[in-house]
Amino acid sequence: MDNVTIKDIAKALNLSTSTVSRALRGSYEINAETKRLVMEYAERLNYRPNPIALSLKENRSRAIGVIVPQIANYFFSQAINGIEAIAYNRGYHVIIFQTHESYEREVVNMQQAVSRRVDGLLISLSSETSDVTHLKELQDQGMPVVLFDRVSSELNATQVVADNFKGAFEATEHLIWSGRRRIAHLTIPPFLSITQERLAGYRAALEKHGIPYDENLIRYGTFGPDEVGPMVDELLAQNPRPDAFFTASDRLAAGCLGALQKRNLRIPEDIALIGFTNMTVAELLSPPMSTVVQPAQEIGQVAVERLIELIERKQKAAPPSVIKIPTTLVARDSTRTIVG
Amino acid sequence: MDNVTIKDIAKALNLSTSTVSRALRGSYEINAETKRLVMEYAERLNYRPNPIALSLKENRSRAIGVIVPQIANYFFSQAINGIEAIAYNRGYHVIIFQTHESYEREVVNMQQAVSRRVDGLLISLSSETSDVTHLKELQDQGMPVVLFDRVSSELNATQVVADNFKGAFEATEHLIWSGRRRIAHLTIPPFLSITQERLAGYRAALEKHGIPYDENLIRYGTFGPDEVGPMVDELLAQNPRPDAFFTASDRLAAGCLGALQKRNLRIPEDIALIGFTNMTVAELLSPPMSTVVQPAQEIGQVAVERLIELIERKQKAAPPSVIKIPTTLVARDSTRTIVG
DNA sequence: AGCGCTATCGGCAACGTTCCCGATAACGTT
DNA sequence: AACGTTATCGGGAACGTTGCCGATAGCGCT
Repeated sequence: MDNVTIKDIAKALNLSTSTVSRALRGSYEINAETKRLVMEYAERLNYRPNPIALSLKENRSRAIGVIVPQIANYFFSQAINGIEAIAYNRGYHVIIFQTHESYEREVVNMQQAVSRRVDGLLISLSSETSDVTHLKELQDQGMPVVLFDRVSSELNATQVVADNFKGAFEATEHLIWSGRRRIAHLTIPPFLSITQERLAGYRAALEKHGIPYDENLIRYGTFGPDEVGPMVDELLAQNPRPDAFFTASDRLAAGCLGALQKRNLRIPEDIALIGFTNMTVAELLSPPMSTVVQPAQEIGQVAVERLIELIERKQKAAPPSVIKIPTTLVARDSTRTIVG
Repeated sequence: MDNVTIKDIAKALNLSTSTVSRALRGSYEINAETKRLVMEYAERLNYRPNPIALSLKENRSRAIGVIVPQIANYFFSQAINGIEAIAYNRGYHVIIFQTHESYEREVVNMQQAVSRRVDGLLISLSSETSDVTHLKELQDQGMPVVLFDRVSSELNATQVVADNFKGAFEATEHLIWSGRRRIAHLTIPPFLSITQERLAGYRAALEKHGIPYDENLIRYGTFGPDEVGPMVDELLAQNPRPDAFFTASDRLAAGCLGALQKRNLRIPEDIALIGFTNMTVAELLSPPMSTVVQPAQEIGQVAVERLIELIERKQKAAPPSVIKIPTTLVARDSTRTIVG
């Protein structure tokens, strides 16, 4: 193995470990000649300081934990991409945890991250998580925490999210402008802050255009398997039938498209469809799907930057705040205006 | 912070650290009553053993490094999903590294992982990597290594891949059966083993059906930005024009579809299209795209299982081997037979 | 009484590193 | 000549944990 330690160098050069240590970090109180000797020998043996020993001594690990519901998800994989890139440049490593949308798993992951002594934690809440006391306790213990995307307003922590209100407002208004009036909203569990914000944006757009808000047009998903079909059926059974679907996630958008196709409904003629999503292939879908694009990578980057700031100047860092990253509406064929 | 140590418990209970340590792991040589006392006190203070101290002592970190070109990629995000799930159950954590298809970055990442003292390494080669001596040295140092997907035949290590030959063979034969004879192949850099295997499968299918192999129909991508368009143009400029495209990756498949649509070519009437891909939305594309599905998650799972086996019974583990996971061909509209 | 045994516990070293405190010798200063 | 300074280095503790080697007391046996 690659087990060159400072002791090996000290023994070989007939020096003390202290001297070797100081020589390696270029201390002024070491003779230049000695330094050279140590440096060269270390170089030759390919010496690498043991970060585990360092961690034990300095009580920090130079690792940050990232807890997400699912890696295999357009949004999260892009966010992690951004996180890893920044963390890498700042000398931090990224340890990944998946909750699989389970509250229990989230708590366990959190504890594991703590006992791993990560320097900070980046979390996107599981859809089951309605109670955030485990995160409050974490904060009370002094662990730097930044939430992203799936955040909670009950927590006094830095949070990085897309501008969900504005995105939803624009999506809804876009549907209204394109002639739709009975707009259904398929969304994710209601206690998530992003759900509430999007719903608020949706309602605000309806209100602005004098369209009454109808609770029956709202459906909350639970990230269960094959749940989209039944939700779509319920909505389609209503009278009058909705003429547009606005969905709140990648999964729902794709699921909806598939479900509508299977039921032989034409998009956008029978029903218009727009979703919050990060699918790079949205343009290639049948039909090309209008989307509200969340800058997933940027959200990840901003979140990890804030976290590192929190880690490195713990006391005198910026106070907790909610950072909103603007979304972009991309209109495609799935929300085309139907004449007649 | 959460800094309860074994010493704190020892001091509070007026015991030695050794006794506390043994009590906590239920050693037989500790009085039942003492054990109870220690256990209860530890529970009450929420004691968690410090894994860093453990790592230092046992010279292992219970962490595995995963080096991939890109996280935000259908295949890799699903593979990591499988990896994390298994690793979690076996008590290992997953540290992620991205090479961004850069050889240099791959080497640096590898060194970082080593100096982090990961217990083992899971690697999928960058497209720039033609030389694998850095991995050979790694193996010589005794580091357990398993390659997946982007592997190299020059390395005597366990490798987990999709059955690329068979998948490519079936895809090509499928195109031939559907009436195509001039089948272009867009693929990834030629020194990657998966490229060679897929090319071999493609050639074997052509040969079986008496179709001559034409080098001009092969195009090698480099993962550069916007490279698909020019490649497609070159292929389309040929006389006679290809009547089918067979692509070797997610990126190429989606890029190809977009490029062909932009050039107003009808799929499958003018050109058939099938790709190796893990896009879950392939069915929803326009047209629904035929694919050779690689079981990405399973590849990740098998790879990490082999790696952990290698880690835990280092000497007496299964010898290096190449494990092929079967692919599945899903025929959709993009390769429909055109009559007339 | 002397012996060995068991049950129960403590001391110490070690993992690799850094840092605080000394130690030593060669100087220059008074 | 006695002292302070400077340059250069070593010793040892500490981070949290485990494991080896003892240490002690109580017990039964000869």
